[in-house]
Amino acid sequence: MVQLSSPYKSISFGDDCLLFKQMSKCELDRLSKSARLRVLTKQQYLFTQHAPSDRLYNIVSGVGIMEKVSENGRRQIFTFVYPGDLIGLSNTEKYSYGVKSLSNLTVYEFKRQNLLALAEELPTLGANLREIRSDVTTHTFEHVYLLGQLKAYERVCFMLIQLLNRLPGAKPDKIDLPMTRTDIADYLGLTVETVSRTFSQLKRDGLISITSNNTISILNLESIEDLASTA
Amino acid sequence: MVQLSSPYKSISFGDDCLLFKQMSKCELDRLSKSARLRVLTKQQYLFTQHAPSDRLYNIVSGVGIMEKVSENGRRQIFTFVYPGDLIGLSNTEKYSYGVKSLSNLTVYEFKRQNLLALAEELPTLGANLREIRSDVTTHTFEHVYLLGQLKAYERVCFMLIQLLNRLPGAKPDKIDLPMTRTDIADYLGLTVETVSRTFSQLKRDGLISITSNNTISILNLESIEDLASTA
DNA sequence: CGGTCTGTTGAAAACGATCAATACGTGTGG
DNA sequence: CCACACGTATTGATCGTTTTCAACAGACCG
Repeated sequence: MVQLSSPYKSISFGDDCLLFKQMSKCELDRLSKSARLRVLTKQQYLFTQHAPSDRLYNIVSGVGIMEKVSENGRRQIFTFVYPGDLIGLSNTEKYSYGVKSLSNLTVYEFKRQNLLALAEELPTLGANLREIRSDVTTHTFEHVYLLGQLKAYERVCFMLIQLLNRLPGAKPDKIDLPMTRTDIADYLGLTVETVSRTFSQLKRDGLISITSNNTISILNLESIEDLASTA
Repeated sequence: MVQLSSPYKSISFGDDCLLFKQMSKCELDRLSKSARLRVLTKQQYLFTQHAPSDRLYNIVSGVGIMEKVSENGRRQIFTFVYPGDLIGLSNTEKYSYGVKSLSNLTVYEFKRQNLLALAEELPTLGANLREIRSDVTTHTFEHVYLLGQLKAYERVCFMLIQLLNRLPGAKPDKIDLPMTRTDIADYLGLTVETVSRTFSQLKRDGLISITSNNTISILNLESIEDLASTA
């Protein structure tokens, strides 16, 4: 663990944060100088759709969603954002999506130009950025495959596996969902009702159990994985 | 126009090619030294899914598809690739998709490490690469929205507008489709039958006309745009 | 001329969406 | 502490869109 000092507060990062991976104390120090810590409570926008996009955010803790809402009210969630994720790499004029917190959310905020300039100087940072971009692309392609090819129940299973891999603290026997059924639906391109029914069906089939509304356990991981498979 | 010499052949690029935009003759010369020209005929793979991914391709001419085929035979087309597009930026070990030509296809092939190294030295190239990545992300998010939120007929209209914007030579009164109905279906997350029926319906409604199987004219651009709108 | 590939059309089935009612959970104020 | 209200989740019934299955038409090629 390395201590990172920011103008606002001190925070520690492990090597699990892709942005800071393998960076020396000295490099981290330079990085932290151009960072600013922002703290959000539930259901606040980090930034909204169409806002000028000159910032870049690194999630420190908490969970959020990246969403697009169209004029006619349809909403698509592009991704859930978790600690370590980097937001705002696209260098467009305006964000084509908004990012909202689902829980308390802590992020490092950078001016994009600053971070990109720094990436030119610090090779490790540059490499990490490429790595992250690559991961985002891979993840988005998986999402495209899910939306284009999978049935409702396959999508739900896929999401469970994804939560297992990405949601901090999630284990097969206890997944605490930070998102609502509507969020899940808008991520999977389904309706709330279909998501709810699918959960009920998986419960009836003995593959999962739902203790509280927001707590799911996977009883038969192998079956869920099979249903979720995109290989 | 600038003449680019390669070990194999000489080709000219305009500023419309994002990768070469705004680069000096000298820079272009260095670039071309690490490029190799590859020429494919119809229905050939530039590379297949799971092939080791150490190359990067810049489309010179022709059209192709980037596709993923799963073990159970479902196919999703991630994108159609057009002149100027860059393929293989993700730095994964293996390609998670294959790229196949639909027409004759000419590409510049780079070793990824070479091009990335060069991008460190040539700031314009680095900026162009970031620009391209950004465009790809934007485009992929649009695709996610399409698959998650749009009805079949909206998807088809969206694709027509996209062809208009991206397919070289496409004009509202004459779009020559290089892809089959099945390709369109697999891109839009629909079946061939649904795509065919949707075309027929748009024809009946007087919005398009189909002269030959592969030639479509848009008769009422405004309506098509309205139906395709994702704003 | 027959064969294959691609596209279209029809009928039926299935899946997911929509509409509507009900249950559950949490927090507030009486 | 209970009653109530509000937001969220579940369930049921019905509807509509898209898929599936099947037949056929047209283009291209040997």
